[in-house]
Amino acid sequence: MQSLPTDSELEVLQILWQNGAQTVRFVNDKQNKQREVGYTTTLKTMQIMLDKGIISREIVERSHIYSANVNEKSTQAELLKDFNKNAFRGDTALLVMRALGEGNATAEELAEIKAFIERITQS
Amino acid sequence: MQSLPTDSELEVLQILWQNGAQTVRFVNDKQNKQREVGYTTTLKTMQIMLDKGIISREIVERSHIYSANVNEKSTQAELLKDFNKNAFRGDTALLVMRALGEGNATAEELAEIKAFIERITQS
DNA sequence: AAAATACTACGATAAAATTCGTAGCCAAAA
DNA sequence: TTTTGGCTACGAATTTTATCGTAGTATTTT
Repeated sequence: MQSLPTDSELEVLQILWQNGAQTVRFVNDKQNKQREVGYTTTLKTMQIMLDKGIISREIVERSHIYSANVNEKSTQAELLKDFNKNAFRGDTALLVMRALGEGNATAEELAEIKAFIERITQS
Repeated sequence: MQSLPTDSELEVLQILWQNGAQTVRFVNDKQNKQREVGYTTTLKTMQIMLDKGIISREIVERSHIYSANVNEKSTQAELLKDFNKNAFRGDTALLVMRALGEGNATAEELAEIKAFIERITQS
């Protein structure tokens, strides 16, 4: 059974999803563009993820390269399902309207989503 | 500064939002319809929430009645913003499409959301 | 070969969240 | 008035998450 990633783990996953397999150093550097994080902090998090099987690693030219074992789309879908249950009692339509309301989305985004709805209601 | 409720706290808030001001006993009973939770567990959570100012209480006929100090809509909006940042790198349109895709929404919900988008793009 | 450099491993600590046991209080029942 | 039932207060233990210090190992440089 695969449990959901924690926030720190998700931060690492985002970086791996965006940049492909990378070293701890690379991930840590990326994180430090947003906030200060010690190298060993990132390392430890990634070792825990390795333990859990969320990521795997391979040694290339004496350096450890880590890659995500979980897919971005399905992970997001699971996180979303969980969040929807906790915060919106499972009411997807309410969640979506909250997400789009109060100027949270640009006109382009709204148009994109409308097109998306039209597309999936066709079939 | 009001911080976001934890998962346990959110569970309590949901019950108060749905049912109005209630006793610890009431909240605990509701929780036990979903999963087993000790009475003192619920009590402790609610006392912490009281400390934090998330809820407040009033003594009526010798029993303690707790009510939510935070509004459902704005709390959901804050939770959503945070979640969107962590799980979707702030990409609201992506979040919404994930929420609606893969048969997560019924035809009625999709229609409702489409109408909602049309409504807010008017003004 | 010694020193410097650049990693990873491991263990410890800290902080936050979750859970519950025990004790105490008060009012109603016996 | 003693007992019982139902509730709250308080403190503690546990678990989970997050963070980092120190030590070890290997490679490159001198």
